[in-house]
Amino acid sequence: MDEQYNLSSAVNNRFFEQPTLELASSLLGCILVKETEEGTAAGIIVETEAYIGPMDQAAHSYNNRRTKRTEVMFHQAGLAYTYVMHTHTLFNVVSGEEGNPEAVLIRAIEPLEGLDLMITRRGMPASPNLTNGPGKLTKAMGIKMSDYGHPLTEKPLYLTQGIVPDSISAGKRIGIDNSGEAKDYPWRFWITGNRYVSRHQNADKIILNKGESK
DNA sequence: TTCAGGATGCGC
DNA sequence: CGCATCCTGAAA
Repeated sequence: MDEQYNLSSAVNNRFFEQPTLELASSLLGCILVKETEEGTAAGIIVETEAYIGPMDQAAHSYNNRRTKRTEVMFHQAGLAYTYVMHTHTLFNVVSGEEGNPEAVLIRAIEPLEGLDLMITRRGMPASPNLTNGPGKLTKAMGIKMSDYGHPLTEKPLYLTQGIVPDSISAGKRIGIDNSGEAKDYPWRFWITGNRYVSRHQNADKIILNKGESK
């Protein structure tokens, strides 16, 4: 089977061990890959949000709440944290040191490979609508609850090096209006101007790429 | 803009 | 049990 992506270019555990806010912006431009019997789907991460455990009222792990659902957030960085909200599966990358329940929500990707597969899974023609939201991209990629706890350095669900964004924007997170003052933290990151970003908002801050490679 | 869908966790 | 939720698609 000939594959465009493989583990030799996968990101390593060191990458995941960055502080959560840095990881959330570093993940922009990385390639998310899911291999299944139906084929391989891959896309560039273009939007993320950081959730920082104990002090973050918007996080499931607020106040160190440790349940069957949040358990994996307490484990090592680089594992998959999936959960179901209403009818949708959402996908997060566990971050932070072991014992610190932190994670980065992947909110949007730009399709790179397996577009036909994504179209079939989503039941709609090609458009940004395929993957421009956290519940949409998991359906397009075939990410499910069975991926809970999977190490993202290994098949069938993994991350590889991708592009370095020219510009990253930061702003308030989406959909957490009931989370006290945490709702205003600028912990949402997106590739400036990318058309797969889930929704438009003015950036609190724009970070221009300094030119280092990944 | 509003609203239901219907998994999951948590408080009563 | 009842209620809220890191969402989405359809209806109005």
